[in-house]
Amino acid sequence: MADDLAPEQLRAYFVLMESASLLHHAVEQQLRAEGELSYVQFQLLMRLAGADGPLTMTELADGVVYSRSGLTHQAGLLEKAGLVTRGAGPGDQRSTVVEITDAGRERVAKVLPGHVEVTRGQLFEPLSGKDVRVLGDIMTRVRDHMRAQPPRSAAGRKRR
Amino acid sequence: MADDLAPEQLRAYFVLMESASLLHHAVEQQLRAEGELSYVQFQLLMRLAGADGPLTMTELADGVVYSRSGLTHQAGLLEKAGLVTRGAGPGDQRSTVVEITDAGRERVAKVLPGHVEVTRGQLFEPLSGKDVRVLGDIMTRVRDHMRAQPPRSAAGRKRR
DNA sequence: TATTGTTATACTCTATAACTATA
DNA sequence: TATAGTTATAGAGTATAACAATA
Repeated sequence: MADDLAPEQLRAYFVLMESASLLHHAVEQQLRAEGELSYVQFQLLMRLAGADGPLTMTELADGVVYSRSGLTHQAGLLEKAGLVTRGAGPGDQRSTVVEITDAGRERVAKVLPGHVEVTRGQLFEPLSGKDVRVLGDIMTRVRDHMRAQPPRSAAGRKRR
Repeated sequence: MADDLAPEQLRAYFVLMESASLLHHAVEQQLRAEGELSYVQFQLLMRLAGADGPLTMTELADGVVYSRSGLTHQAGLLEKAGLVTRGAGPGDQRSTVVEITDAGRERVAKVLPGHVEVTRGQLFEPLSGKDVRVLGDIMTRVRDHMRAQPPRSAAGRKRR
């Protein structure tokens, strides 16, 4: 239970953060330039496009956005752009269901080739097939672990 | 040269972005709560703390920030908080050199234990030593590749 | 009472363009 | 002319708290 990280850990942490930042930046630029979308908006559209039917706001938020109001805001922007619709849910009357429109699917289709090109050129080019599998495996474990963790606010960790 | 990614690639890409986002969020919360720092500010302080002496704005910006004005702004905030100083460079008279103060080092020291705790709890707990080495190796290659890439603006990639 | 979602609001971050000063 | 950095400013993203409506 040393109080600091091993050098390999520190190195892995920083390089992960840095490369993720670079990738995020590259991807944001492409989405903005070719489709006037942020990555968050792209994620929301991808989720809706992949879902069988409409999703509730809560289902949609999961893992993409960290506050309710943030999602309300983004969904409002997507709705104003005609890419999604919002309506009353069939079951629980409190819920709002969000559905992707044809224009939304078209926007995804418009943006996707360039997106694939960027991710391939930036992320995958220096990686072998094995690297990709290993990376996917490792990050899947990390993600599942993080999501299983208690919300982990700063409380309870304070020492002074 | 298929126009889409292999399923493993798509999966690796999305899970990388998602886990990086979760990690970034957790880390921002810790830094903000315990040290009133953003991750960018933390990175800048860490660089300055690790450097032998002062760094120029340009050296400091590298890989952390994507616009000159962004760095000017962040450096201004750090200076106002007393964590760094800015002065005229010794050689090139156009340059500004930035140096960390004692208060800046104290702030880093104050924040670091909690930071280590968060990264260990969120990122490293589900990973073996080998995983960490492999992850560091893969992401290092990705980072080096991205940094070697031409700035890669949206121009030249447009199809329609 | 707890949960779903929205609203109002304020704050931070980032980026673009115009500008100064030095090389 | 090109480079280092700042300023002004505008836009986007995000979060908190108060709120309404339903469970």
